[in-house]
Amino acid sequence: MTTGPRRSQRRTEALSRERIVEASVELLDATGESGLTFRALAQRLTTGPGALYHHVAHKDELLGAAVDAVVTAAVTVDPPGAAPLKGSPQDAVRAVATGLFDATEAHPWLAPQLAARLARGHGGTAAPRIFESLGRQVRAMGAPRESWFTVTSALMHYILGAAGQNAANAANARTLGPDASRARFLDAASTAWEGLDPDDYPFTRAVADQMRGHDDREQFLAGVDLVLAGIAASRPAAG
Amino acid sequence: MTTGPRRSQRRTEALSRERIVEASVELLDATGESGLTFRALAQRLTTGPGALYHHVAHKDELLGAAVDAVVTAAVTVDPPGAAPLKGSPQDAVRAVATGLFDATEAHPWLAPQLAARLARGHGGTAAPRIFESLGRQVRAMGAPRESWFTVTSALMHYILGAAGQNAANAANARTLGPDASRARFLDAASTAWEGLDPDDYPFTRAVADQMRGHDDREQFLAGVDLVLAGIAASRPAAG
DNA sequence: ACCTGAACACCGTTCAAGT
DNA sequence: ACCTGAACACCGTTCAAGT
Repeated sequence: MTTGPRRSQRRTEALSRERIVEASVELLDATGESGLTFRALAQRLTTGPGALYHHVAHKDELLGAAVDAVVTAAVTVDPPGAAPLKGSPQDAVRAVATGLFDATEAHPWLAPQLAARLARGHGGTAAPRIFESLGRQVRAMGAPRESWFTVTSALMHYILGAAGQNAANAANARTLGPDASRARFLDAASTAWEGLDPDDYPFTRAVADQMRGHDDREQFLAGVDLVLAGIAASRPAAG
Repeated sequence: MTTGPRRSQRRTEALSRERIVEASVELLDATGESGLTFRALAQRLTTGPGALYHHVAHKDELLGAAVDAVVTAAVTVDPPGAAPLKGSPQDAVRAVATGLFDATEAHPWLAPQLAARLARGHGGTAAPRIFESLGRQVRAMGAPRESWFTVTSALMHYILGAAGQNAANAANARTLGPDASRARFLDAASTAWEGLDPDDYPFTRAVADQMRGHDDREQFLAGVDLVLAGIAASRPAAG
C-alpha cells in the first residue's frame, strides 16, 4: 500500500538537522533561551531526546545553528557577480545594520547568544557573514587597505553591541506590559539612571534625559553614521 | 579562653558575600565558567551549598557580582573632585580601553559574561561604570551634548566587542599549546579565513593576511582611535 | 541569624535495545 | 542507519533540622 515517491510521508516527516534547527528557533522564540531543552525539543518533534544526537553533536552546536539560521535570513550577502546595489556603500551598511537590528528585536535570544559566541570566538558562519557584508562596503568606500580589518571590526562591534542593547530594552519593555510599553520603559530606565549617585555618575545622569522619548532606531543609525564618519575622516583625501 | 576582639577567628572566617565573590573569581579563573558550581564553591569555602544562599540570591547574581568585581578593579572612575588627569581626554579613553583589554585577557570568562549581560540589559554596576568613565572624556573632548549618548555608546560597544574578540583569540591560542602560541594561533586563524569560499567571502579572504603577525593591542587601539576620529569629525568646528 | 546537607526537580548526554 | 527511552552523572535550589 505504498503510494510511491510523491506525497512523501507527512505526519512523521523524517527528522533532519534542518527540521531540528527550525523547531529550535520556534522554541527559542516562544519560550526563551531557558526553554530550549532536548526533552522539550524532542516532544515538539514527537521523538525522543536521544534521536536528536544523530543530527547535532551537542546543545552548543544546536544553538549555534539557530543563530546562524536567523542571521543568514537577516543579512543577505549578494552573490559574487551581482549587480552593484543601488545607493552608496554607506546605505548598504545601514541596510545590513537595520537587518540585524530587526532580527535582534524579533528574536530576543539572538543578541545575547551572538554576543557570547563572538566573545568566545565561536562565530559560526554568522560572524564571517556579517564581517564580509560590512567589509565589502568598507572597501567600496575607499578606505585604505591597511585599515580594512580595523574599520570593519569597529563597525561590526558597534552594530552588534548597540542592536543587542536595543533588543534588551525592547525585551524589558515587554516585561512591564504590552501597552505604551516602549515609552514607559525608556522613561523608567531614564529615571533609573537619574537615580544614580550624583557624585559617582554625573555624566550618566546628565545623559539620562536623552534616552527619554528618542527613537531607538534613529539613535542606532546615528551611531552607525558616527563610525562611518570616522572611516571617512581617516581616509586619505580623494585624488 | 576567648582572646578578645583582635585576632578574630582565622581558620573558619565567617562566610560573607565578599568572600564568596572573591572565591568565585578564583574558581572562574582556575576552572572556567563551567567550573563555577555551588557545590564546588561551597567545598572551596568549606561549607555546604545551601549556606551560599544566605548571601547571594541565585547563581546569576553571583556571576554578576564577579563581573562587577573584576571590572571595578580594572577601570577606576576618578573621585568627584579629583584633579584632572594629565593628558588628553583621548589618552584617558585609551587608558580605560587598555584596562578592559587587560582584564579581559586575564579573566577569559569575563568577555563572554559581560557581553551576554550587556545584551540582556543586566549591566550590573559594570556597564554604568564603563559608560560613565568613557562619557566624561567624550564630554571633555567637546562633543556636542546631543551626541553624548550615541558617541559614548559607540565607544563602549567597540571597546567591549574588540577586547572580547581578542580575549577569545588569546584563549584559543592557549588551547594550541603554551609556546609561541600567539603567532601560531593567529596564523591558524588567518589560514582558516583564507580557506573560506572565494566566491562567498572575497573580502574576508583579502583581509586574512592582516591578522597575521599584527599586534593585537595595537590593532585594538587603532580601532579606538577610529571611533575617536569619528567623534572629532562630527564635532562642530571649534570656535 | 546562620549554617548543614539531604532531597527535589530538573538538565545534557549516553547507550543498550529495537526497527 | 536511525530511532527509542531508560539510566547516569550531574546541576541549581529548597528546606527541615540543627547551632
